[in-house]
Amino acid sequence: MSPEQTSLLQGTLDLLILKSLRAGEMHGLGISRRIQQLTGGTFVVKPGSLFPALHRMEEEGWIAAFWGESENNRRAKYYRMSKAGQKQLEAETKRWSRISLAIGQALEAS
Amino acid sequence: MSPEQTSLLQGTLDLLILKSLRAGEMHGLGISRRIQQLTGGTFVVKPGSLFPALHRMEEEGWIAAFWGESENNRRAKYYRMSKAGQKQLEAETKRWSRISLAIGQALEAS
DNA sequence: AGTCTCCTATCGGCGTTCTATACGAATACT
DNA sequence: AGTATTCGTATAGAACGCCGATAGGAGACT
Repeated sequence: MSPEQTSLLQGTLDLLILKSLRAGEMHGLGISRRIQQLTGGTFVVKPGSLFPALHRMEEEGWIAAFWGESENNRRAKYYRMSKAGQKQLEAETKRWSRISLAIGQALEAS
Repeated sequence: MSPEQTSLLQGTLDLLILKSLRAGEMHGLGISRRIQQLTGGTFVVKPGSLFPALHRMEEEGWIAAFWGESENNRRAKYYRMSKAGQKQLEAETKRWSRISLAIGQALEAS
């Protein structure tokens, strides 16, 4: 029953976070849930992975944070993608395409 | 001019090494060259990454090593995939499919 | 009052890859 | 003959980025 989840590849988390935020601003756990949904349950990002990544990306200038209130009246930190984040998303998407293509073609070989 | 090479994702190296060895036994640098060829120059595995991985995989029992002589009359350590390695290759291939699919579908989403 | 869920946070550890460096041996060069 | 270059293996050290464990505050429900 448990949706056999794979531990994610290093370097993939940022991509998924940015992609999630493209839909609009969101708080941490919301992002986590969205990733799980976007990947059909394959990737489950736990707090210990998520928050360090968010902080790193904020420092990097790809996302901006502000305090707000969640749907459940709880103090929550919301994140919004910046213009630099948009560029980063494009860059990482390209990177993923290249990687995915390369490995795919390696695996298809005789 | 330089064939813009991407640094590889963690967990991908083993897969590429095993895939290379499916074609037959090969020595270290040979594997490195084969990976570069299989991926169309996208991945370049340097010695500092390759040898630790080979040693690890040998310890794991996925590959077996023996000394031989290269095409250029040089002392070279050859590697051959074991039965366990074959199984590992299948497992990692499946893993890759799952990951690739999940991320692909996440990126396609609106 | 106590427990549960929601939400954020950090720390220590771990495995993997990268950079840099090294060294022996065979071939090529002059 | 002496030097340089290529081939092939090897390791140490650092960076990187995810993971498990743990913590704690704050609202909601009983």
